[in-house]
Amino acid sequence: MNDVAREAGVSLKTVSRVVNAEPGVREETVERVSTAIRRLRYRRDDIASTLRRRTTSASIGLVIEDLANPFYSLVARAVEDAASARQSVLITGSSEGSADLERQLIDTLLGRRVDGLIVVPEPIDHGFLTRDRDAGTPVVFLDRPPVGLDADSVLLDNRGGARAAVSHLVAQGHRRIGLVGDPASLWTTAERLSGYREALAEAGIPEDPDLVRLGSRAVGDAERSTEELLALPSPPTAIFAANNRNCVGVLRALDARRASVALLGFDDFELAEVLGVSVVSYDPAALGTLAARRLYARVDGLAVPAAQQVLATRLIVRRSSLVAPRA
Amino acid sequence: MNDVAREAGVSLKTVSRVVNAEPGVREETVERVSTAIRRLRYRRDDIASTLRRRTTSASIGLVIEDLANPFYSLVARAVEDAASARQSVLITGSSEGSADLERQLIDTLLGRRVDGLIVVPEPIDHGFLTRDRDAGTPVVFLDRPPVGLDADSVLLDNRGGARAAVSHLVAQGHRRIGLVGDPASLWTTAERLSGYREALAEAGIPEDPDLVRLGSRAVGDAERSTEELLALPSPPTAIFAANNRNCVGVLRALDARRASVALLGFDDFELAEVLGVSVVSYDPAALGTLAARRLYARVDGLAVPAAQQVLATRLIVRRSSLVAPRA
DNA sequence: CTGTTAGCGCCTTCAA
DNA sequence: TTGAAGGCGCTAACAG
Repeated sequence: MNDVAREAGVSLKTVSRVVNAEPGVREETVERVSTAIRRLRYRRDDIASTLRRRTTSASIGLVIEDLANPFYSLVARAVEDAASARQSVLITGSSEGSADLERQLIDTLLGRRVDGLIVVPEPIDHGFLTRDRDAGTPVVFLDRPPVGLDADSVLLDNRGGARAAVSHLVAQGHRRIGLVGDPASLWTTAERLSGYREALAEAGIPEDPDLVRLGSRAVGDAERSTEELLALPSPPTAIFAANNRNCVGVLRALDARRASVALLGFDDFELAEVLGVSVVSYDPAALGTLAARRLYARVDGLAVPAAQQVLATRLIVRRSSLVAPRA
Repeated sequence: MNDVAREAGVSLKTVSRVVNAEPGVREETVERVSTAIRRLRYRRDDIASTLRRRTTSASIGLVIEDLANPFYSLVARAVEDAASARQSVLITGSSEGSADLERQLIDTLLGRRVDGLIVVPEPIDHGFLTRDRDAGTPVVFLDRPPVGLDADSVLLDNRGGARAAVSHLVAQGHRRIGLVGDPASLWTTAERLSGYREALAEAGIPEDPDLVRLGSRAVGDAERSTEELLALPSPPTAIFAANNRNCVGVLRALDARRASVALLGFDDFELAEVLGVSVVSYDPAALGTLAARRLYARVDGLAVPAAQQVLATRLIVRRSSLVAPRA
């Protein structure tokens, strides 16, 4: 910037004004400075700029479980777009479902002065964020509500979606409906389990604990759980996969066994239509977009109380859930 | 940091030493400072740190086409892991296949002083990076080689993979083999087209231009191209989909028409096994890992000439390519 | 082993 | 409309 000032024969401050498009610089001077900037191929140092300003770093942070999971990459892309629209960048971090890693990531991001944070929280107390939040770094929780912190969140109607799904299976005549899902410690899993139970209760079907297989941490786990279900003395005639990872696992297991079992998954996915898999659908990108919108509203000073936004889901019936219960 | 220094009764510099785990501080002093840090919940300001150091910002940039595309999200996750292992963060940007956006993203990242850049380049001259590269910001190109810049790249054996794929289809008796792919301006597409042609030439099959449908920019485009192929007076009996997006499009079209056409896709995908889709396979994460490894080697001062690393592919034959040619 | 001084590149504040 | 001085929070370079 010094070089530019010298080249244009003006002061440092004038260059700064031009670079930031501040008003109050004569047209002719702007020209001269712009020319110098172009000639010298000058580019503002955002690090120095951020240090001085204290207000914005033109970056936001996103902490998710795994960027390679299509659900999260869709969310990340939506958040990236929102950031980009504000001339700002997105820093992502995958927590791998580890609370420690998550804290560490958040700490790193805060140390980089991100303007705000979108977090898919692990089931721990997030009170440690209070101070930074109060100091002006907004936090919006995505997919799961925060614990120990009063903050905005953008969630799905997990319970309603699961309930609709299982009710649909019941309507097809199924009475032994399996559930394959993540650890019950996750809020989403717990909610979807509740929906499953509500649907069963409504139909007067007693719950069989053998049919509920939670605890998946990877696709392979869901595959194994499904095999266990199929090996049961009286196996389920339908399976509800509580999310996209579990659905893939169930699909693999059913395919490998050529098992004729009805299937319904939570989370739509690209090839679900081709595969004919019925799903509880919603738009993952919308979650990201809503979270980012809320975050930026806070960045801009919105001071209303923290709120939950709940996104509705939609049951999409395809072939897989129309498999009739076997005698 | 000032507060910590006061609290611990030492100088600023000593706190800095402790924070950065520099040697040459008495154990007892470290203790005292650490305690003060914890009590005050102090966290180093990475922005200020980066400004002063000039050497590292503990961040790298990744410019890809679309973070929501599973191929890229797998790459991004691998790069993120590599960054994380170096206590550093990843800033991603999606160029959407726009050269302008790509330049803008690169500029933004450079302005943030990233330690290095991994770029999936649009087909334009990247000479504009020369200066920054020479000034010490390494750049590694991924998936496509650079033009106008002598820099490292990590690529796939696109031609060999495509050739093996098409040869396999030929071996099944197919002589009318369609190709559905991205715009020919992309290096990967051009290479895969070359492989397709080599395989045909080798089999003495003249190329029918009607069967080559390039130019897809989205899944829907590939779907339409496939429909056009199927509507041809003498349609192909097999289709080679030149990447994952195109493969999804072809799958959709074939499914909708219940067309019995052999299919083979470049890029493996999660449900390919369940769907029985034959593919040219490789590990997208390996691309990211190799690129990141090379980038960090450069960050660490590696001064050998720029090189290309080419990853091999592997043909995985499943059901879809074993469909016999129709009379 | 510890501290002092200077300055990274920019923007805020204030003055001209 | 422009400029000069000061300082953001930290670390390099040099003392002690």
